[in-house]
Amino acid sequence: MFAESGYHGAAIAEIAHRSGVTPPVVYDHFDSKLDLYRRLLERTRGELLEMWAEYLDGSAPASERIPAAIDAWARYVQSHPFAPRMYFVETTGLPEARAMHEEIQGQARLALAAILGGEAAGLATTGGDGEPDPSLEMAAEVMRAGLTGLATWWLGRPEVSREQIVAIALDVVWVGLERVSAGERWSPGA
Amino acid sequence: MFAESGYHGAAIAEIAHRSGVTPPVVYDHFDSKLDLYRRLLERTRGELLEMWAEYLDGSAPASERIPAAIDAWARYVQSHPFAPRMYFVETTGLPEARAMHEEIQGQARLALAAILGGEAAGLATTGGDGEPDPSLEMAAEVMRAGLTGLATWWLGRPEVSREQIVAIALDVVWVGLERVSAGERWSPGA
DNA sequence: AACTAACCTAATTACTATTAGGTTAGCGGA
DNA sequence: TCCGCTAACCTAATAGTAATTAGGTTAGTT
Repeated sequence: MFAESGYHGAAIAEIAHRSGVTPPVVYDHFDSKLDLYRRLLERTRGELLEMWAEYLDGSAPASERIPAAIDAWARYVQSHPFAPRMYFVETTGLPEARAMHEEIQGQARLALAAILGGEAAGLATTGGDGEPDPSLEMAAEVMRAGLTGLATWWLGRPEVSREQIVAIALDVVWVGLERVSAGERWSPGA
Repeated sequence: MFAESGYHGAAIAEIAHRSGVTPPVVYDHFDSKLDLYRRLLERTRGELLEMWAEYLDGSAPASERIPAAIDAWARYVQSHPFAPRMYFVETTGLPEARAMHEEIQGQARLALAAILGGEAAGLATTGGDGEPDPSLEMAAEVMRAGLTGLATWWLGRPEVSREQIVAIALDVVWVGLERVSAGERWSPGA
């Protein structure tokens, strides 16, 4: 319901109704609407991290690990169609909810930047453990937002196969990698 | 304020206050909050269309027109920092507001798909005037969402120059073109 | 028999869009 | 000069919505 209608649009009364109970029961289980929202986000985050853990630091070469990770992501989206909207997109609820989303999006961006930086043979990384190179971060953000948009678009076109989605998504990642590898030309100070 | 706080988060009382008036004055000028919202969206749409008209159907080659259009887009974002959030992103307000955004995003996606299809020497287009090829549409959606994400990210990093943003954005467009036609790249430095 | 989990109906509270009704100031015409 | 007319503004309701809580019932469990 949060994915369908946004934070404000999802009313406790209707959440309770669709669960077959009344509002006070919701409050027997959650401190507040925001608490419910936070727990849903955290559950999703946990599932995604658990799912990706095996792909992201395995010993297989990137040419196998990355397609496997993308495919796992597409499977997750397929089996959790609310996730792209609620987990990846929403940024307009309460200030607290927005802060959670900005944190999540930032984590995703940094993870992608680390992957790009690591896979790109060490090019264009500055600090090592701190802030990534801005151009890496920009490339990562384009990837993140692009993949999120693709997943959201997919919701409205369920007839599109997962293979097609994965193919496009992989192109985004490959070209991103290629771009970073070739990319000193737009590094700051160059 | 809609960009800052979302549709629900922007209260008429505060909108009026920041304008130096009281709520009834807002209703002297707009039928409702939704009407105000719609007019803001339509103004932005008009400005963008007017701005792009000269680039999109000119006679210059794509290698000049597309960078010029992207640069114009970046200038618009720079001078209207609220635009990426309110115009391109928000999807969680009232159902009517969501419908407006979905329409706008759909128009942008179709426009990008048409550009990709047209510039890609006619490859992969099916109908001509109706629905584009799904793979074209997917590539367009990745571009649209990626550019939107990049613009939104830029809001938090105003120290990044427009040139850097344009360079990345151009590569994104190149990704789409590459994907569709494997055409020759015209990114800077090539 | 005490305890707890799960559930209910019926307030309560707070917020916020919207409107009612009225005041003031400028302005064109009789 | 005086008279409507209108634009822009105000204070003070109104009204609907929605989160949250008060207080209590029932059924199972130790």
